[in-house]
Amino acid sequence: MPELPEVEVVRLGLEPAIVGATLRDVRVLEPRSLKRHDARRGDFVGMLIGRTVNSAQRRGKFMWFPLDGSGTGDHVDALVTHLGMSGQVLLNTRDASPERHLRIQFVIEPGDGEPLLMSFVDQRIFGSMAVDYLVAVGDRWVPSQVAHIAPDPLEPAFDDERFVAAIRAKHTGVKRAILDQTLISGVGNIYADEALWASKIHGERATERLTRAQAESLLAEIRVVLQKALAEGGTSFDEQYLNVNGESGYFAHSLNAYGQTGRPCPRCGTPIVRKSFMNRGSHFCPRCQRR
DNA sequence: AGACCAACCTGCTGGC
DNA sequence: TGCCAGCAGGTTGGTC
Repeated sequence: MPELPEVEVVRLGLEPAIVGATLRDVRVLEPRSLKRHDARRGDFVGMLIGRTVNSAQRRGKFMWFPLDGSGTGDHVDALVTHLGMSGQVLLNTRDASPERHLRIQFVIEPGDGEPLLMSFVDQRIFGSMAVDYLVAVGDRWVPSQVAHIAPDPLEPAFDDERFVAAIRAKHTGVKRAILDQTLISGVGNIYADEALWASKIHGERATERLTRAQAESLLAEIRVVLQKALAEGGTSFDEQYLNVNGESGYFAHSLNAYGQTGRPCPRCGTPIVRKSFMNRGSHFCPRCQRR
């Protein structure tokens, strides 16, 4: 579910509560939600109890919380979170009843104020949490399991020139390319369809046939749609995406292509088409977006 | 090396 | 009413 804007909404919501807070209790109700955790480095719960959170970071769809105190050896450890398709992180007071798909729950004690419950809720268990160590990549420290992905287009480290050259050097379809997190991170199925619509590019267009101007335009539209969605609190279709307070985002009202099958293209009126491709739905205007 | 797809999960909807 | 196919916002590991 959650793409960059949704993850950023969650990160922004967690930041004031969790930075400076100490993890006082951790309960793992669903061990499969730890699939990203490398148990050879230590027990997930044991590595977290008593640790204090230093900051709230994100790259693409990964979010992590560096911890103070010595990590394993010379490493700085972080609590890493990926929401997968249906993950949420919710903040509640301690008297709240457990959520339907509660997988991991923390009691966090802020520097000042009452302890809170931080709940990792995930229907499909594609998301997960882990304790991982930070490694230096370019100008940032990121968890080792995040080192392979590219910067996202909203961070300063993103290199526009490198992106334009790299996508044009690939031999694949444009939509595939922008969903490739090692080329550009943070874009998922919704915002891929929206950015392609905005830049009038068919998702199956060959990347090697993209002109430099088209690649630049596509990148610009990716940034626009991600920023606009972020400003509107992300995209919610149902209860599967909520912010830390359990509230929906509003960007679903602004979608031009994704999920708009049969509705008129806002630009030319031609009905939006849905086509199954790479095992997921792709939505586009057959008139504005030619192969 | 790079491209591609199956697998990992649960739950809801729509057609018969 | 019941059953089943199809679909859902993502990443990974393996094969070619």
